[in-house]
Amino acid sequence: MQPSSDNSRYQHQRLAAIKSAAAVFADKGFHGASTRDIAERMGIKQGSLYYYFKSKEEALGEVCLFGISDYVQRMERIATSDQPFEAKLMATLTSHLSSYREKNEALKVYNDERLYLPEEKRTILKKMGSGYRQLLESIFEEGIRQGVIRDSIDCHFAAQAVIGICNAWGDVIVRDPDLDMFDIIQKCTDLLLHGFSERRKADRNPVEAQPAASADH
Amino acid sequence: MQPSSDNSRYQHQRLAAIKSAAAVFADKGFHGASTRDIAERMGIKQGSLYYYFKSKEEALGEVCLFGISDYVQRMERIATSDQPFEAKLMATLTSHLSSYREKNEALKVYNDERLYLPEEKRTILKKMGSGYRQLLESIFEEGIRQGVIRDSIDCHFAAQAVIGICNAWGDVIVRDPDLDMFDIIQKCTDLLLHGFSERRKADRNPVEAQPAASADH
DNA sequence: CAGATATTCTATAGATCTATAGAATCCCGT
DNA sequence: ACGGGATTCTATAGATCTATAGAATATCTG
Repeated sequence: MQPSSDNSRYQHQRLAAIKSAAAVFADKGFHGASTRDIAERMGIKQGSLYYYFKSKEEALGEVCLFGISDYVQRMERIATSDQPFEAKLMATLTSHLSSYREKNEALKVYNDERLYLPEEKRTILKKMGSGYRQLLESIFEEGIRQGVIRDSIDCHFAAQAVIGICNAWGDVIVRDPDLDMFDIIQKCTDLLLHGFSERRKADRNPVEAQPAASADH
Repeated sequence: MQPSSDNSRYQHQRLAAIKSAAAVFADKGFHGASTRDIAERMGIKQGSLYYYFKSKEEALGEVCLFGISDYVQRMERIATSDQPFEAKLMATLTSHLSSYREKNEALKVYNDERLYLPEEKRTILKKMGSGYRQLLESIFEEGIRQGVIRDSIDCHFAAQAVIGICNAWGDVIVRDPDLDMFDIIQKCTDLLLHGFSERRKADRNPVEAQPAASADH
């Protein structure tokens, strides 16, 4: 029988089960992972897992929820803070990527495996995910109002692009734990703000103010 | 018995099998898809599939190869062409995203499922993938030499970022076929070149050639 | 059309894997 | 130390799924 909901042992073990599931799903994918894999990773037998989950699918749902929840909360804090735009953008990247690095498995699972959940649960997660995107959009809208961001920017596109870049680098970071996350964050911020292109010659090399023979094209 | 290698019927059906496998793997993932699913989609029975593939895994290998091969070839043509940098960048985005849109399944499978292949095959695909990245890097290096790209840009980072953005938008495009691909390509190009931030007042409105008070720091 | 070869089908062995039932063990308060 | 609930274990039913063997059919060649 299941214990009263605040029973600490049960909660503790259930969390361990979620984390084990996250690691195994991240490694082998939902369908490629077996309940035996998950159980073994947390040091119990396959059948015992069903003391904590009604089904393998429920485990996936919990992992996805675990993967995205506090990550959305952090975004709320960033969006409602009163930092300037650039700081918010950088904080977003930092939050997203460090979330990947710390408990990368669950976030990866949310990104890659959530579509195997039944409609109902997927809808809930989708809401959380698009809540995240909207917060990011609002940051960009604010940036436009402040004149920091070009007003020609499509905020929906911008938010989606930021999320895409974070997830892409998240995958890279997960595969290569030696990468310097902060270096990547800085380069991403620079890319998102200024792009790759050289500024006009007049602007170039700010220190030694080149005379500039100008006009190529 | 298998026919002589240029037998057109066999080749034709094998290609159909690869495409069916691509579609099914893209939809359900490698482990979530069954050989019965693949066979049914191409209108044959489960067992008959093994006339074309030694194993389900071989099918995955062929799909991944199919997904990335011509896409690398196209990149070679872009990189060795003599277009200016910006055109090459845009051509890269176009190639990548239209590849996603046209035969999106195989490319998606390459991206998401290739890690389930055995070491050996994965190595071959990895070589093709990093060949692609290196070509992209060389485009950026050339851009720096031409002064179009800031020389502070890390070309490895830049290439990885472009690939990441393309894959992220590729996923979005696949899920929503109504999206205007060309619009996305333009916005991505703009982002990659100029970023989101407002240019300084002096530089703004490029048409009416402002006198330019220059020298920020 | 006949024979040969290519393609597909049916049937199934053998290896999973999920989920459940009931027994065994652990752990806590008294 | 004991009783009872909480946790884990063993064993297994039932439902897959992959890959193979051999029969059946289609297609081509002369």
